[in-house]
Amino acid sequence: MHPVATTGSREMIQAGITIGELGKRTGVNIETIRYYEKIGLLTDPRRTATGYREYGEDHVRRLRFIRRGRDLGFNIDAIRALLRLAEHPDHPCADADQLASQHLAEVEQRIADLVRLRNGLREVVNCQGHSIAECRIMDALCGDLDR
Amino acid sequence: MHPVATTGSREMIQAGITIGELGKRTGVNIETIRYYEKIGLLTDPRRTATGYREYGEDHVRRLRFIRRGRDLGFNIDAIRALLRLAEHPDHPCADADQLASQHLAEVEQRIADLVRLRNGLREVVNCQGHSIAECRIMDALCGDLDR
DNA sequence: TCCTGCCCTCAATTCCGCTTCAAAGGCAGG
DNA sequence: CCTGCCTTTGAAGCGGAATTGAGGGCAGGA
Repeated sequence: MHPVATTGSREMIQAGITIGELGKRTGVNIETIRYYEKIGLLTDPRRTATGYREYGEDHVRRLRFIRRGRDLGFNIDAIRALLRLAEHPDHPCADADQLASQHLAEVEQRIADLVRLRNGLREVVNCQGHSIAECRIMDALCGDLDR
Repeated sequence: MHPVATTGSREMIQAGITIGELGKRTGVNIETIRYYEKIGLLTDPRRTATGYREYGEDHVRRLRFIRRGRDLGFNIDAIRALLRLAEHPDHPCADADQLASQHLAEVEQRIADLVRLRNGLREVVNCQGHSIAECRIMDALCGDLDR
């Protein structure tokens, strides 16, 4: 046992972080943390003699990773995949790039579609007095096969 | 009633489209079509003598509209409202204008959110690193994930 | 006639990503 | 010791949008 931590070591034995503290540090709800543990997204932490979860800096990092991924719109499975990638730093990053690129493409497509819809709505809103026979909302939303 | 269709008229009486065909044409699951009917999103179609649903081109258009709306992330209620707008392209004033403005604001907000998301992802993709260890995606997600 | 592949209704169930609940026990300050 | 907030568990609930299952009926071709 190391009563005093070696600076920078991942083996540092430090005062365990409680779940509440972890939540505050990462901005993740306590219940969500327990949920992530249950679904195996977060590794099970050590426990104190009385059963309290004790987290370390590695958990803080992992949970921040998860949270950022969620913020970027990745679903749980995608985050699992990204975490697996992150666990193999020697592995080429093409896979990670592929995952993110695909997600980016989806987001860009969605933006393009929404911009079309927005334009249609703007025309409806800016009613200049004459009717819009070919409704742009329809154009934007019916979008035959073009995309 | 028009026994013979006028070209281009949406009043065309044509051989009814079956639900399966409608599903194929719109990319919407048969069960989902029946569900949309149940919740009043899709008007009830005529029926054959034996109770089969018979759809026309107007249903195809409406269902495509719904589908695109769902793809864009609108919930059922929003789509209901958009359908009402689309049904009165010649009457954009007063109530419709209010509804359209509201949707416009929502759509603009959604676009803004997605653009931020996109920018986040753009910073991350096309990583030139050779391994996960040097990968920008991972940098973005974990900062310093070492396990 | 039979077979295959549609179609019908209606209720129950799934999915995702949490969130809430209930009942119990722990810990620190005063 | 009391108070009050912390933590524990498993299970249930939620919202929205479907999807599935059971138990049939219909169409049309070989």
